[in-house]
Amino acid sequence: MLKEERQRTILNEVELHNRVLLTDIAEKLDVSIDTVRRDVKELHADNRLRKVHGGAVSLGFANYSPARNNVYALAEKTIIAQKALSFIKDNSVILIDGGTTCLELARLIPTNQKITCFTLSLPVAMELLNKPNVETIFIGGLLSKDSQISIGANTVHNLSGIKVDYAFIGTGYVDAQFGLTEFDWDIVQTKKAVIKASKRSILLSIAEKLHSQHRYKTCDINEIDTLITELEPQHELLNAFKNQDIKLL
Amino acid sequence: MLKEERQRTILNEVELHNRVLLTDIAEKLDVSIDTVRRDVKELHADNRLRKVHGGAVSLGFANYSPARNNVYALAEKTIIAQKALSFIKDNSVILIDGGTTCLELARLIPTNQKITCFTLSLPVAMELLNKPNVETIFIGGLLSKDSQISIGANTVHNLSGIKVDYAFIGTGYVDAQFGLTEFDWDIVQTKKAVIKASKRSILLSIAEKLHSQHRYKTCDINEIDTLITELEPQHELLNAFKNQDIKLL
DNA sequence: TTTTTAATTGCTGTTTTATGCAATAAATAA
DNA sequence: TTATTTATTGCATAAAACAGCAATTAAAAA
Repeated sequence: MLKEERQRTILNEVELHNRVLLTDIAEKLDVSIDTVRRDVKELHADNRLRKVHGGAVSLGFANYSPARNNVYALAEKTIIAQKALSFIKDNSVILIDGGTTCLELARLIPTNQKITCFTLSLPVAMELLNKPNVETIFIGGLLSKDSQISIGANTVHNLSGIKVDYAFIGTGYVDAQFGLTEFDWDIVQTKKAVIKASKRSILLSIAEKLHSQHRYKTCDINEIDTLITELEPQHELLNAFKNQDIKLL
Repeated sequence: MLKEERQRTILNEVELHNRVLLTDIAEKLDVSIDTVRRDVKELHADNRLRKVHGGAVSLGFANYSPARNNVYALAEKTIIAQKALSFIKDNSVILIDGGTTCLELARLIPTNQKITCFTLSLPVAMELLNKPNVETIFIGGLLSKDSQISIGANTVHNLSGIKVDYAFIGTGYVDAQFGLTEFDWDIVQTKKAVIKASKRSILLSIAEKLHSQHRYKTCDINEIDTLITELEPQHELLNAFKNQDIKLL
């Protein structure tokens, strides 16, 4: 049997069942496990499948990594996400909210970082699946088409049984006096539950959003532990927050 | 024997069987292995076949384009998904499982279809967000990196409170006698819960998967209401299922 | 036609590749 | 933790590829 035939068979099995055991293949093709291992290694190198401990899995579905070429103020958001990373230690349990800034944070989590991460954002969850050492738990519920996060009573209920070390959240609007506000009632309910489900909440927000407000209130500023913007903490745009009970980073 | 003739024979063999061994050809044509090797080398240079260690394969054999939509057997899966659509009526409540076939079903749901759809698959959920008239509820839980679906105790628990009209499910392996089986224990637990959470379960599976089995059992064939493959229901490959308590489509 | 030239083929020895085996290391499960 | 799988590494063997050489055959020229 030619190597090509063997590899074709392996690929076929992988495509068909999404996952195969090296031992199964070896038996089926009647070759040594070493040979199968070497074949799988090659196919992996050629990006035709993904090698995992004990077997191989298909590359799977369209790599759903959301396109970020049209993210508004991406540079600022990357700075923010970078700062936020300093809070994340191995073995910590965190929650990541939806929104492009939070998505950027998820993207920047190092591949060797070993954490447990809750999220209610579909794009964030997709991103986290690429991190081999992140255990991801999705908070289910009704999905909002606009924001691509779980909302509604069920989501709130699911959050009620959780207490994470840090919740990294975004907000539609933030103001030193009026606190965090949103356009959408359902979103507010969800964010309230997120804040309640965490020991400390870290707010990620670009400076442009400071001093803005909307109709429904999520919480007061002092319920947030740390505010991270792309600015230096002593920047004058942050003056209104300096005499508040909130850390700046 | 002329060189021309010999090379024509080699090409014929390759076209016919997709592959040849140099030794076989040498014996068949009664020439030395070196001659065959040189012939194959030429044909390879002329792009008439692909030379590999020990033989040659047809150009179509190993031909894969990385740009190609890399869903295996997409055509078959589309046929299946199309058939499955006939079960979906306005105002019905359904559940869509993970896997590429189910993802295809989600993709094909008409934009004007008004339904409530549960899912535990991240890609399916992403797809459903594009459907303006589909209310999507994600069943949360620990996310499996391989299969991109929720698994684990929490998922099973979340499913326990649901009873949908139809669950469209996939499976790793299916056999008329052994029923639905999987490679992965966690997946089995989840699928069991899915089946229990539905009045009727519709199994979507390409014919290639029929008559295959693996280590952990999800359920017997008769627990499935309808089996949809890309084949006509009376196709002989489905014979083993015809005297079972299951509908074919 | 014969002679010359070029191409083809098979053979030899050498190098490379493929495969399996065994010992050790790493990862996972109990 | 310990026990069990799975990976990795180095090595041995066999098969295959390659290069050069010589014999043969086909083609071209005289």
